[in-house]
Amino acid sequence: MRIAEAAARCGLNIATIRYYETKGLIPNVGRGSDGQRRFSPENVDWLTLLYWLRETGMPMKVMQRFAALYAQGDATIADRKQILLTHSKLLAKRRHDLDRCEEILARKLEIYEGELR
Amino acid sequence: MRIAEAAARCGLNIATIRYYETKGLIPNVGRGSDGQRRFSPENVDWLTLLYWLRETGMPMKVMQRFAALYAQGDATIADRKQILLTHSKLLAKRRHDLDRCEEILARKLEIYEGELR
DNA sequence: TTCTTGACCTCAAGTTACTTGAGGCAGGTA
DNA sequence: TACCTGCCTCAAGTAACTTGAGGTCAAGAA
Repeated sequence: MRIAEAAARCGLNIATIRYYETKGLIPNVGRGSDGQRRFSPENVDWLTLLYWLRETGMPMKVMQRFAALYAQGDATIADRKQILLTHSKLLAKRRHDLDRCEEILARKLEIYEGELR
Repeated sequence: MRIAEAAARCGLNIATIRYYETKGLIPNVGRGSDGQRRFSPENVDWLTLLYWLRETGMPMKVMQRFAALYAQGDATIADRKQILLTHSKLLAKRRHDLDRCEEILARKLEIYEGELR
């Protein structure tokens, strides 16, 4: 499929996909005889994973390392697993931050209620 | 107190605090006779709130609006409340994203397990 | 067949939200 | 007196995109 469809499926926008490709984040993107990018279903799965990693705060350098490992094939699975486990810990931290912030907002809103009445 | 202590208390770093002040995000920061900033406990509470809002993804433009309202005093409490309620919805969305990403990571990790054995 | 439209391309510049570095003053200590 | 620390401003650098200019190419309308 072409870039518009890939973008619609993975959640990233077209410009971001092109940008990610220049940064080496998307291994094995093909080109048609017209010079335009062609994305396989595997490419789209990969992009979808990147979308969620980015959305939850993985830095680009880590994604770059992750992509480089992915490009090297099955021998790197243990390393990739480690990266995802580390990211999992980040998710836990973010969840904790959300909790803390929600607490603070609730307290603040309560105070506002008091001042409004 | 001076900027180093304020930074230690609110979680923002010194350069960020100065930057926020130039952007109008911190109303009523005093200066000593030496020209250095002096932060009141109220300033620090405000900075701490900004810290958590930023940490959970509030864009600077919104913080700017929020700060401008805060600077105008009690008449703007209803508007500020609205901003925090909106942010609360963003928190819920982020939590949902974390859930989704965790699901995806779990699935991916399971596949890796399969390939490793 | 020529014209237009739409989707794609590259490359350069702009944007957001900081971060880092250069150069300088002011007050306290050795 | 010389230095160190903590603060100051202003300019430039960075990350991760986003937008805009200018161009190609294939397919359908006139």
